[in-house]
Amino acid sequence: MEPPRVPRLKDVAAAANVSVSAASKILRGDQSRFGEDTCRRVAEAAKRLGWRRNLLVSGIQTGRTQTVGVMIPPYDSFWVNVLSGIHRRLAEADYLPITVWQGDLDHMPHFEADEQEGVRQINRLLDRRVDGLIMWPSFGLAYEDHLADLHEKNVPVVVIDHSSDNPFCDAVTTNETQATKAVAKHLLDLGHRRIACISTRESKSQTWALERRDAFENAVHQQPDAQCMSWRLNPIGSNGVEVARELLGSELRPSAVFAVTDHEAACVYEAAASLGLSIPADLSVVGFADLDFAVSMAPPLSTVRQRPLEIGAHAASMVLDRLNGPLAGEPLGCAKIDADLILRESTGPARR
Amino acid sequence: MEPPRVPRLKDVAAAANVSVSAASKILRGDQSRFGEDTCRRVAEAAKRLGWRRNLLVSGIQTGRTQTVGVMIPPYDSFWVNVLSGIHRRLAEADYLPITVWQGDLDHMPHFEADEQEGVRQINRLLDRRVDGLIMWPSFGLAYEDHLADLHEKNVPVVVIDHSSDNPFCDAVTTNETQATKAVAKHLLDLGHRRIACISTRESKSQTWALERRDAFENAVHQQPDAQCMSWRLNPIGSNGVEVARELLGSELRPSAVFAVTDHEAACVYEAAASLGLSIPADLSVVGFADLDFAVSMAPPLSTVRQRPLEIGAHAASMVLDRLNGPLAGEPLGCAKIDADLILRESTGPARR
DNA sequence: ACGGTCTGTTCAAGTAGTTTAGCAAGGCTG
DNA sequence: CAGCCTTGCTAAACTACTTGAACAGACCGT
Repeated sequence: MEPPRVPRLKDVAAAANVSVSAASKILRGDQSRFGEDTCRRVAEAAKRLGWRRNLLVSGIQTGRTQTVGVMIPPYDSFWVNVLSGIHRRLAEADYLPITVWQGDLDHMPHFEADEQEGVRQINRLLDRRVDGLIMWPSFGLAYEDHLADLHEKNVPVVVIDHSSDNPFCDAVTTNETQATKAVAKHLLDLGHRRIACISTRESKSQTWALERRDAFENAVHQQPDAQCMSWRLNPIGSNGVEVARELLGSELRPSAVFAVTDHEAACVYEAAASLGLSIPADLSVVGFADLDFAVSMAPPLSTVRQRPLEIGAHAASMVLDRLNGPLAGEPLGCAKIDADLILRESTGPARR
Repeated sequence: MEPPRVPRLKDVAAAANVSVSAASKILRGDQSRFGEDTCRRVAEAAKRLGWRRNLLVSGIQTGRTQTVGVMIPPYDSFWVNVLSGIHRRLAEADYLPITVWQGDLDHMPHFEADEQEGVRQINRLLDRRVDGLIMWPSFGLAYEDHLADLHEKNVPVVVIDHSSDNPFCDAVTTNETQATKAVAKHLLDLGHRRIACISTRESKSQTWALERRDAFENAVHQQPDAQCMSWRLNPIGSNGVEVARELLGSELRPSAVFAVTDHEAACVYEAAASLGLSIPADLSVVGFADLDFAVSMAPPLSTVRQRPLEIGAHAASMVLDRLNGPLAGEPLGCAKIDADLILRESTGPARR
């Protein structure tokens, strides 16, 4: 019925009474070769008609869409904040993230189980010619071979929270070493010498658990007269409380426990309660993650808070830098973002 | 250095030894004019080279990018789940949402304050030629005039959780009437006859508050011998506890309170505690929203849980339907999604 | 031998814009 | 007054792909 609703460049050119190519150049900012009056006329016509450059066209011409694919599920507030960081940083550069999600706040997706769906997701992004990709660890693992593909197609990929030795993508993770060192220092400063670390099952998608335990053990051993015992959750079943009870009931009961996650810390709380141990008088506990429930535990849990906004922002910066300039030819790397030890009421001086 | 990393259609055509236009037609599924063998050859070549149609090109040709702009901040778990619903529904139709965020889990953005930034956001989406738009209420309010623009450009817009009388967009909201009716029925069934409703300040960006209170009053008045008193928070300051204490200390103290939001319910809890009233023995309380803290209140709060996933999915369906088919010429509308009353321990039978 | 069908080709134009090369008019210099 | 440069602009080719028209060779039946 009506003529095209969205104004085209040629409409602007016609309105300003110049050729299309002149209008194109002027609107790109190449004013040098044109008269002042012409430039004004074109700019005004564009504004009056509400013309906007079609980025799809720029996309097919330059091969850049100013767009980054993001594959991160909104699993918990940590990841939501990572997304916020990504959005913020990309917006500054006038880029836009395109997110694919699966699952929701209650259900973590398992792409290992449904590889087809994951490939479909990646392709939805690639079909729109995203300039780069940011992924969460599970993807990074499940699609290692696809990553090689992307690398070859010159699409930079950044994986968050999973340092891999895979040579096809950059990574950004929490600085586990710095964070656990801070935990160890805090406990040692309080006088604790018999310290335990309770870890998860350390499956291969939880490289951070291993890393945390390792770094923590090392940090404790810096102190000559301190000892560190490590326990892991059962490989099958989730009976964290059982493991914690075993730990606390052992001959040489530790006076402090570092839990690799707040979840495990909660198990320690429960085990301590069932054994009549009071926190922090008999036992100091430190968690990791500062999950929602950490503040409202009794007593409030001292824990490590990561910096999801910063992590997201850094991941975004990495793909932008690979894309234009700074990191162009550089070897792939892994950025470590510091975390903060939040002291609450679950730690106290060691009894002597 | 090397030839283009991403395979072009002409590469596929060359590999299969056919013309570009033949390859194009065959890969679009127009097999009628071609031999079985040729079709197989082309399909195989495309697969081998990893060719994928460039959606940017389809976008400029058809005017459809299979993409929907979403302007919703990750303010709390409700909105995150709305986003999940949108993602899910769009993915089914092979569409992708492009989200613009501002603020994060802790900081709600105020676009009323910074209109420039909001316009920039909309333009970032429009420049990428999104087929439709889904917005949260604040946007809908702040940019009413821009909505007219979009309407004229034939870009369908759906606003969530804000029923407006503005004639340029569809809306989907929680069915406040059904939900509050359920609350009223529950309280009346328990024998309560003197019931209060405590609302927010009912600013103009909180149309839902007004709607809830209205619908609730109506529902209570269905019962001839029941009375309903309504209180609102102070227009300035946020002293909800004060208001609640006034309410509970009044001559004719209600035996049940419906709070328009869990936040107000929390105020009622605090006021009740300070007056020595026990819940639910002396006072029944029902909230609205089922915010994170509702379960862990003492006693656990009975509240209304909305269906964010369904709301998101429905919003997505609406833009898809406007785009292709079902809703094409239809008048704009407002879909109401039912909510569920979650009974916990904050309500009990009325004393007689 | 002739028309018809099947299978494929090439050509051209379209999408919305960018970019390179080049042309014409005018002023300035030698 | 020719030669040259600058200014101001345009034509045409390019991006990746779609679509329609026209056409050509092989094979079929009559």
